[in-house]
Amino acid sequence: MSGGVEWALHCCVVLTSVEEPISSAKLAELHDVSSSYLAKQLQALSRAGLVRSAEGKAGGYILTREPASITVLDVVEAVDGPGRAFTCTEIRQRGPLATPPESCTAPCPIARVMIEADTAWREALRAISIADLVQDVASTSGPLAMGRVSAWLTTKQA
Amino acid sequence: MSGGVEWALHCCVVLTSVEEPISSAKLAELHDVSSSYLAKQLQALSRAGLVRSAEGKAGGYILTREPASITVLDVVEAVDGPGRAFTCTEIRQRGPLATPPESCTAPCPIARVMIEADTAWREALRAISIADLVQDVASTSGPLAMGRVSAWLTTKQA
DNA sequence: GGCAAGCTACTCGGATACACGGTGTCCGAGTGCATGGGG
DNA sequence: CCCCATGCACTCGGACACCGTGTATCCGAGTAGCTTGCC
Repeated sequence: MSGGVEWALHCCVVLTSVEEPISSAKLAELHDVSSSYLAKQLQALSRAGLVRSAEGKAGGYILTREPASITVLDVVEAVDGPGRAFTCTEIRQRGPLATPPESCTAPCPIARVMIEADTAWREALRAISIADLVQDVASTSGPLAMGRVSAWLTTKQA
Repeated sequence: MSGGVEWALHCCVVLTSVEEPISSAKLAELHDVSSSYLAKQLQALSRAGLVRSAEGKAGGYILTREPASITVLDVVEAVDGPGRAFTCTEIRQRGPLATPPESCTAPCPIARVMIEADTAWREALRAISIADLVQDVASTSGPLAMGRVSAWLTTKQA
């Protein structure tokens, strides 16, 4: 899976601590990653409607929804695309013993297992929201960690 | 994920119907796929110990274990490698507000969610065995489907 | 007829090109804010 | 003092190269089985 997903998730978490737009440059400096490439991930989030972009001098990105209503799956699908990891090529319909198409109304057992596993994976990601991540961060890194991030984002004038 | 996984799984299913070695060329013709590339996947299965290769004139591949003791996850890991889909790059330890390494004993919440989802995915694949797939095929394509495959593999002298 | 040596043909296995998607970067179009002048 | 036109600096957005992994292929090493000659 794409590595930019991790960046996008971290950005969503820190964006919960502020209410004003934050530019991609600031987010990149905070995470020490490529500003240009991070911009691409943020664009993907913008296209998916998870964040709203504000242009102009004091522009940047803001979360459009409540953190509790944004799931990790939303971010993953926005960045990596909604496509499934496994795609059935219908091997059973090929070769000398091909199964006739009229008998292939249901997906083949192999595809069924893969779809089932993919669904389990997605459900695990859907069960966690950005708000849950923020709470975990507070529990792990101390309650004031998010406050420090917020202060840095709002004061630092890069 | 690699597309060769689908081929490998189909091969494992059809290999349950015979007890003599089947060459990669026959398996490729049966599925109408590239013989050379399929050979690579079978080599991966051989390295993982799921199948045993027999060289010589009447050589080929045989399953080493009972179909019920081979899980779909075994095949997936053999072909795609045991690596996880998501790799945490420890972003929290970078940038101006980096978390000190001594505070990073536990994985960060984001990585935790990803690992959890990955585990759920793996458990779903581990729950299904090749024998289960064979039974599903019998239920779907009729009880004699596997017999026809077995007959084709043993009679056809390509 | 039985047996052994040699040969053949077929197999696996790894080493070798090609292609596509992810990775990383850059520059142009657009917009809100700050400034300076006028009323 | 208030308002408006102007300029500017900063922003996003998409278009452009680079690299690694997956995809596809080929040829060489090795072996089991068949053939043939001999005892």
